[in-house]
Amino acid sequence: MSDSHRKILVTSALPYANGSIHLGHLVETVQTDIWVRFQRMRGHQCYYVCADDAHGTPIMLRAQNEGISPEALIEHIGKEHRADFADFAIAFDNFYTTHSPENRELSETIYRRLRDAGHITTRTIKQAYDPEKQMFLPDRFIRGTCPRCGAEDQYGDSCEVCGATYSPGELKDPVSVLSGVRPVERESEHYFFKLGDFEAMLREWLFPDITQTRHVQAEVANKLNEWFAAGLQDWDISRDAPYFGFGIPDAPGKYFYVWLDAPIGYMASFKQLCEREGLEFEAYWGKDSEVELYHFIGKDILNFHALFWPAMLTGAGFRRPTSIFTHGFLTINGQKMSKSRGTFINARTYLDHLSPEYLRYYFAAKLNDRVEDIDLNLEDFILRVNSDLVGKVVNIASRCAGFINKRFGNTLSDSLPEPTLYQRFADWGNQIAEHLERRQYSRAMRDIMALADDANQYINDNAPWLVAKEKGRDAELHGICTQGLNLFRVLMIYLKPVLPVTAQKAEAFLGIEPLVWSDTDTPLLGHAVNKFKHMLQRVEPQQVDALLAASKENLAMNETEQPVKPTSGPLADDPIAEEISFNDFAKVDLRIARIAKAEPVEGADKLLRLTLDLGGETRTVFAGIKSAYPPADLEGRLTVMVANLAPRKMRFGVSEGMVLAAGPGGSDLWILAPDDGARPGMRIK
RNA sequence: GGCUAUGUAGCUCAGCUGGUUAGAGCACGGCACUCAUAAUGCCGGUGUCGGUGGUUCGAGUCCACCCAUAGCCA
Repeated sequence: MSDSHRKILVTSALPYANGSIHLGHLVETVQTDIWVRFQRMRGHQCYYVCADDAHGTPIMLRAQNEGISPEALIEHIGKEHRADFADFAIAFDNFYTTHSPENRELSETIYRRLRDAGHITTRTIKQAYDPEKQMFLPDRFIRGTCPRCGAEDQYGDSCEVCGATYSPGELKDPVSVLSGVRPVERESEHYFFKLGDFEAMLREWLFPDITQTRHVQAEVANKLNEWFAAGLQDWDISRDAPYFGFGIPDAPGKYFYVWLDAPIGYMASFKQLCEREGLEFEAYWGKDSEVELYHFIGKDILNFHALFWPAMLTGAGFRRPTSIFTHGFLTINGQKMSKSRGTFINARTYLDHLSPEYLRYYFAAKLNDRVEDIDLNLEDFILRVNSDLVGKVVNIASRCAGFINKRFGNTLSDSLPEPTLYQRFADWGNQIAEHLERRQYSRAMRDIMALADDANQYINDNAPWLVAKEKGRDAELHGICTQGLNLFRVLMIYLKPVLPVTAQKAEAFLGIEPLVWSDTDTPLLGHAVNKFKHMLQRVEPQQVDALLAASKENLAMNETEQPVKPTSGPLADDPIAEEISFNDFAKVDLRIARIAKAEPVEGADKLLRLTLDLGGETRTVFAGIKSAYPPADLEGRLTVMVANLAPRKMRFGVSEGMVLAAGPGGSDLWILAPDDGARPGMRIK
């Protein structure tokens, strides 16, 4: 990589124009933005483009539901997305939409070139069709019973209970999510991209020998290897009307599948930038372009970017990306973001409560160049931001500024008392830059914080507050504080890609031009600074609590919009509980039990003491079903019990489990009974 | 189900090609200091390195299997 003056084009994955930006999106845009800002500070030319992904069935249907055109919907969402990113200080050069004239033209061009080179084929396929809605159904819009494990209400392509994948045709009792009717199978001609034509190119590109540069991370290549092992198949790139997207040239009623034109949206967004700023599109995307091109993406969309996309580009005579940088997902407090826990946090909700700088730093402190997931632990978030940013970094300026303001007329001294210490700080720049370049942000942040510790130690060792009290030591005091502020300035240079807003405040305080990386070369001396103002407030736990509460409220608002809620009946009185995983369920050990004995409990109005036979073991269980069942009716019956419930001491003895019953209570209670053939001790699963 | 990853102190994470008593920050305890947004400095304890087997003179590091978590399966 020639380092003198690089030309770089960077993208983040396109957010779907069907919902709001949330913290998961921001892991990626923050990661990309830090990298872009870093490159610019190093003096390289680095453009950063993105767009909304505006096509596809979900957007078409949502617009229908809202009674507006898809164009109006994506326009509205686009505005919201732009504002969210802008407020997180994401420094896009252009943020566009895939529903643009540029994208239509480029998509058609690429398609025509692929077709003319023989890389497109057609085939008639059978697909589920909703006869009432009169449209073909994507797999996600069909639900039914899993053909393997029998779990009900599963998606048309995979079962969330047993993990099986299958085609919608295999689903038992399939139902269209849109109309509730059973889909029929219907034939349709589809257009396919012959991915296999590019096998040799892709193999070489993805699995280069050690002398060549890697285009994807090692673990990504491992993962993609699977596709070659299975044999590259044709990729279905067409969808039938009605569809919101671009029509396929010379193919009436056929549209490009949203994933065909989405990555082309990177090009289209850049094209708009070219037109605005007079850049030469071909120099960036032409076959022999030497500009560096990087796509930052999440691990879920790897195949589109690392297989289909380079193949499409190659087949259409464009350049391939230099590298694809894949990152993991965001969990919050160790778990998937959850609407009911209030951890499905939208960008806007976050901004209403907290500064974006906190989150940018926290992500930076955790991000690396691997595909690992990162966790936002909210308790850790508060401690870390307060300790690192406020307690360590900003504090350095705060400790020195007062003396400079009060004693030296806001002017720094003409020399440093410890030039070697300053030089050591400046020398770390190479190491930190290398970490940032390689996207090992967590290492960079660790190094920076270690330096911040050193700076605080320097101030402690030199105790300016003592020197200030002694007559005739003004020059010494002046030097110590100037040294401290210069160390702070170096740290702000290193942190500026991560904390652009704080860096700006530091620049305002120091009275200097925007910092660039090479500013570490020379310390700031004999220079007039401004009065010190706080650059960053501490995070208060209450702010985080409020954020979670607000996220829950958002959920409540969304739920009331859904008309399907029952207004009477059991579900209205007692709504279905929060979703659990299969593993949660598997923890409950349910067993068939024979009620060997049922007897009233002296002194208890509602309880029966049941002696349960588990086929080898007996349990005593107290059940509150006296008003519904005379004991004699129960003896000999089979029922269902929770066998691994922790024993519970009651006034009348220890209850070693629980029998299952339904109903509101009183005499309206019905215990469960298994079908004929079940025997005591059998597990229910 | 297959595949790719991940699982190390209370929390968040480092541990390169296997090699002496497993590290950092935060949290916690003690001391010092008061310039600073109660911030800072010094000292201190803390771990069957997810589990079970195996390879090896030696394994957190390699192999097998198992468990848990995440994503993908055109």
